[in-house]
Amino acid sequence: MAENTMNPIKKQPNPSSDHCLEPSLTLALSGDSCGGSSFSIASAKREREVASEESEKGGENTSEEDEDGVNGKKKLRLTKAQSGLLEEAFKLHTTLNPKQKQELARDLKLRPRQVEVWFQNRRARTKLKQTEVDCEYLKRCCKALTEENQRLRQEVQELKAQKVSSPVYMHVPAATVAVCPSCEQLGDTKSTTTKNSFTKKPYFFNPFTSSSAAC
DNA sequence: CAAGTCAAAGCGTACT
DNA sequence: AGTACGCTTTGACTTG
Repeated sequence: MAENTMNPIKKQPNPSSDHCLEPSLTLALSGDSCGGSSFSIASAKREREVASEESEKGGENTSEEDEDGVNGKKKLRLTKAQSGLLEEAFKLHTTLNPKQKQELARDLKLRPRQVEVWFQNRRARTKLKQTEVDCEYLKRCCKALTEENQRLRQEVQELKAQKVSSPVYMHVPAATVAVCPSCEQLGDTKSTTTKNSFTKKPYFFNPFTSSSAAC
């Protein structure tokens, strides 16, 4: 019963395969801090169970007064209940005033400092996750814009080719006529009377709605 | 307080 | 089944 004390999110077993789809919080270490754990799984599990039993019973997770006497160097995991309550509190407000901190700490049987640190970490990791999401979005934007750029260049090439082969005015569908962004008009420079018929609205390209929606 | 970092804890998997 | 290992999560600390 003590196994899932910490994971609200199901982890991906094979992180290498799905990097682009789901932004994950990867705070991997530089060194090999824990790699070849020298402790056996059995003892690790025992520790885990003891720890969670203690805290379920209401034993504090005050890291300093660890019963192992390891001077608080042993890391304590919060119980499901504690994390749940912290999450609830975080949903209500992502920062705490001193009074709220005290109350939460009391309710959770933690030290105020632990609550404070938990909120700091939670804010940081929420932000990191959001950054990853934004990054993915921008990547998709960039890709779509690159494709659109490519397409438009191709179109320009084709129009140029057409102009060379038949330099007379062509009857090109209006939607595909490229309007010069600087002068905002088409070819007919002699005509002064029809100039206003080409007044152009600003061109905005949204890669996720449709392609070129000019005018 | 945010950002960066460390390191313990936990999980999945390949290997014996 | 037991173990080693790689990787992620997360509590705690340091720095600016």
